[in-house]
Amino acid sequence: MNIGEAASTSGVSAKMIRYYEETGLIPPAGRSGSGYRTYGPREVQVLRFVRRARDLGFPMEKVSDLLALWQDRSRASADVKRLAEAQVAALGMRIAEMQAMQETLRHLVQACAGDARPDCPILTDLGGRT
Amino acid sequence: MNIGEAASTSGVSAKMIRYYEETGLIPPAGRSGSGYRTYGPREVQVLRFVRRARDLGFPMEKVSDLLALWQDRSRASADVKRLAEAQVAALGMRIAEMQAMQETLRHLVQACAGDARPDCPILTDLGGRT
DNA sequence: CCTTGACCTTCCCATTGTGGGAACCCCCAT
DNA sequence: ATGGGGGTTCCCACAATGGGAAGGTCAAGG
Repeated sequence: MNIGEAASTSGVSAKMIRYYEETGLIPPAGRSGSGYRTYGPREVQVLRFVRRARDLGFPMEKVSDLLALWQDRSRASADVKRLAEAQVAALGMRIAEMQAMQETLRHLVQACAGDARPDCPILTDLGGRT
Repeated sequence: MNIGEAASTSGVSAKMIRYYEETGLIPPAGRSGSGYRTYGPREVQVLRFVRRARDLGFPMEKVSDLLALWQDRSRASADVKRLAEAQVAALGMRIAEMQAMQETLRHLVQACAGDARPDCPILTDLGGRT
């Protein structure tokens, strides 16, 4: 199949497929006589794998590691688990950062009258009398 | 003062100050005879404002809006509050997305033995038996 | 007076992934 | 043969930030 079909059945855009190939995340696809990239079920499955890993927030570099493990029949599940745990932790840190921002903002919002008057603790705080 | 001092007292890097100026977030700084950007306490305060808004996760475009409101003595606090609430909501959405990823990953991690054997539900799931 | 080192200037490049679009080629059905 | 819907490459853009090169400037000390 051509790239369009591979894209729609894998959920990865044609643009991204080419990019993944270019950056070496996936191996170069085969080419038809006229230069079209060709894909089989195997390649589509790889694309789907990448898609899901990305959906779980893994950065491309880690996706690459996961992909290598996936294709290594003699891998140790411990290695996979370690990557996944690291990602859980990475997400946790980002979540915590954003929650801290949100908390701060919530306090400020709560302190703001939100009426037609100009007085606003939010701006006062941002203005910083520090 | 020059840009270096403005940077260190505001917490915004010199690089970013120039960038903010270039993109119009802040007005062009004055220049000394030899072309150096010059800053006063007023400008530093603006930079600090930007810094804090960014620290709360506001994208530059919203920072620009906040900055305009900050400098508008006749603003309504309701407008500021609305921006802040939108940011709380935006953060909430991103947090929720990441929590969903984290939750999924946690389940997978839990199901993975993490030993020397190759069997791993994490990879099986990513591989997609869909 | 001149050198040295710290500072400033602009300009370009890279990042992380993703999308948009131009210019051009190809294949199939009508 | 022609038209439309593929495909190909290449360049541009985003949000924000950092790195670094090549060159101008300023102040201090010899």
